[in-house]
Amino acid sequence: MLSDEEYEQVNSSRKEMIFKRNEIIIHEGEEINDFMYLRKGLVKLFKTNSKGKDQILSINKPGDFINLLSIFSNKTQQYSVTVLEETHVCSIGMKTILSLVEQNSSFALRIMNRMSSIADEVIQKRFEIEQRQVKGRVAYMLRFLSEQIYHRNEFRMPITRRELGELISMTTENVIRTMSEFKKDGIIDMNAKNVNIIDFSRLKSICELG
Amino acid sequence: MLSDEEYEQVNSSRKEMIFKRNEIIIHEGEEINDFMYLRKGLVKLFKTNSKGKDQILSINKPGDFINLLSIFSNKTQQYSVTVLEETHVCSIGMKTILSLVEQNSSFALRIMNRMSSIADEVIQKRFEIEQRQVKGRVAYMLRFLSEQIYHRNEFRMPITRRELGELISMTTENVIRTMSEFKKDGIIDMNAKNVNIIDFSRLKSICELG
DNA sequence: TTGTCTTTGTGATATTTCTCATAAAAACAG
DNA sequence: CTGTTTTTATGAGAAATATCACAAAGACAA
Repeated sequence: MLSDEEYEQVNSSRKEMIFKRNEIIIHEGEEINDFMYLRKGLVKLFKTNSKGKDQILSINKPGDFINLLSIFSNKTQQYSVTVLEETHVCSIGMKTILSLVEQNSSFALRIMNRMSSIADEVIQKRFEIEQRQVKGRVAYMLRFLSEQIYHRNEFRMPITRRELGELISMTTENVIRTMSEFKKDGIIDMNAKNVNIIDFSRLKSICELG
Repeated sequence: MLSDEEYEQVNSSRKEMIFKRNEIIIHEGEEINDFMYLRKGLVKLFKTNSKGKDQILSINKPGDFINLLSIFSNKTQQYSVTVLEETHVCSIGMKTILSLVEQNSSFALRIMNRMSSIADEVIQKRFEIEQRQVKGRVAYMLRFLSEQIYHRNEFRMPITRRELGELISMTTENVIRTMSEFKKDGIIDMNAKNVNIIDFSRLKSICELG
């Protein structure tokens, strides 16, 4: 989509950074200077509310633009981003992005397209979560991790139970209890962070029904 | 932002339509052919979920772009839009918008800017609602109607209690009970659709605390 | 106007979710 | 390795919310 010259322009302003688990990539409120793109790893986007509780907006994976939704309207970041699994971030200066938008209209359209689908997806996910109760929400997130992130039935939970609660607007205890129940019912097997989905079809039906 | 010629281009493809209460402007799933902009009136954006229940995303007022978030990624509308109060909609063909984006980069940037702030605002509002319980949610919405829509303490509710429930993810009965309680406590006065916020500071503190 | 359907309203009860307390296991820092 | 903090875990009771049932008021169409 970019000409050789444009590509060179991007390449020269591109910085690659590596972050370890728990490191903070973006602080909510910080000035936005770069367009950031996840090359490898896993991060969470969250906001701390007025009562000091975190609310997690999303878990993001390679290929995701981690600040695209705020970047064109706000001078400051709207969400904090921290690392769940070692992450490589690619960042491109805002000036470069802006000048590409000016020069190359199909680039501009492509950006709009991505903004549009990210927004739709985030809103859709919030709706999906809101219409369920705890069991359905936990099942939904386990499916998400299994199907969208790890592409297998067995994986290591990248987030704590508390964080899972922050993601689905539930208390930590409730999340723990629900997962224990899934284990007791033979739907999943788990010890500590390791989860193995044994009965996927039952998990799916819990996710769909409630 | 537009040249005379561009302005002419927009003007010639612009259609203005008037809708009465309860009429449907957009059907979820419909093909997107136009960029739509609210000139006058009030509408609701919603989705019907797999269980047949509606979830309302937002109430929109003059000046709002009612399908901006989906328009650049989806061939089909992601939300339905119906009329709450007689509404004038201005619609501009997608082809015109696309050619303007190609011709005029500051127009493109302006569109991105709006998309970005709409997305941030929608997500922020969902978070605000999710972190509260019923009383806080109802108080939040009453404040929203009073402060953002009608700009006065007394107004006629544009939505039913059921719809208010669909907006804040609560049952109809719970919404009704909460409003009755606000009335009993002297925070609001109301009969049927008419609401008058008597004790705004108490409403505000309920909204902020919970 | 009359009859029908929707909305508002209230009570009783069931269910879900939260809170608080407490303990063991795991992760982490020095 | 050791002490400290965080996370996982479970129980009991409280609080919030949903469900069901039903009635009155209001909106609406014939």
